[in-house]
Amino acid sequence: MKTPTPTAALLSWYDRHARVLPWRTSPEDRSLGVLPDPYHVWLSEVMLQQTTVAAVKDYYTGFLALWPRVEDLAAAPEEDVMKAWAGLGYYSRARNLKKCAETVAFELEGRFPDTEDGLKTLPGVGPYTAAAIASIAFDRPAAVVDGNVERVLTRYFEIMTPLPDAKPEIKARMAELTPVERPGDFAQAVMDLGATICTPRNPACGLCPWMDDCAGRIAGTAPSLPRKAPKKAKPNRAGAAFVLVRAQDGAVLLRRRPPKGLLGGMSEVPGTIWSEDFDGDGSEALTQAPIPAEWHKRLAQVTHTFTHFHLTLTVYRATAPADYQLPEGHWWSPPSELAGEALPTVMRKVVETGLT
DNA sequence: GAGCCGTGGTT
DNA sequence: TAACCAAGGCT
Repeated sequence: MKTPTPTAALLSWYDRHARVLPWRTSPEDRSLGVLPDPYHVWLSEVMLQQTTVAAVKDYYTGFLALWPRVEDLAAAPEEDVMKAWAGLGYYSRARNLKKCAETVAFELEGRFPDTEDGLKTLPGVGPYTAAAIASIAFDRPAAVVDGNVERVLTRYFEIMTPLPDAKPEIKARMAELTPVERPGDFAQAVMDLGATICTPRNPACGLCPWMDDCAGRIAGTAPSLPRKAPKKAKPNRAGAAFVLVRAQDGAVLLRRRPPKGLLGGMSEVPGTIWSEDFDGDGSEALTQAPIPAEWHKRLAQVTHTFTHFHLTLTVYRATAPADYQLPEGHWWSPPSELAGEALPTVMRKVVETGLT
């Protein structure tokens, strides 16, 4: 019996071990010619950018329940999209998701481009996502390279060049391995292998369909790959947040953040700047409160870590005076609506602390 | 090219 | 517990 190619061996493994995921068409169904809806593939791939499968699942089903077709998403108010995305992080993805849906629905007659180049022109669709959609939704032999593929291939070929310099070589290797038949299954197979066997630490090499030929396993370097440039330390920033409560119904004062940048377009309670040299716990913070009132400092501070800094917020609470004038761009969110607001996680912590 | 951009789970 | 990490894209 002839030794199967690495590609064939992995596809055979995938036929037996493919993960069952809400947005995935099983290898059995794909073998019968059933391809997934490009809208579903696109939605899942955008949500999965730098985000775990476990975190994505409920958001994915929730979005499809709210907006079953790309035309529905295109017609939705952006505010509703931000509310539905709240908690998932990287909020520019949600803004680009809406833009992309509009492009597809209003300029492309509801059909996603079926080539990498065409897909890459869409907002929020970069090299990875374009290749993933082309491969998974249209079975085009695109070289799909994500973090899993980088890890699996640097180990299999023992690529010692650190990332991101190794990316061109990884892309070339993936292109060589990707078959004309079943390219979508192959891309998902490498990613499943990386997620379940060839994990960052303690890879289960004994269970790997590529163990016989893996240069990293043979050399013993696999667990240390891929090599990466060291990351910079995160600085600490501090600030204060003000939870203003309306007496009659316990509603909380909210406002919208600027449309771009950190937490762009999301909602928040009023607060100070977040800075490395700011004492959110000191009396200076109160000078930036939305109104001069009897602000009560909460004992527990809120800590939160963003991509590039640690944040510590001191939370103050006050009851709004009866004649309080609602500032421009602010609104009252009663308890029944608070859960549905476009509040990022850090702000949910703040509100929780403020109301406790 | 390198910095910006969230969150939650794992080690 | 602090660090690391996840189906990256944009500027």
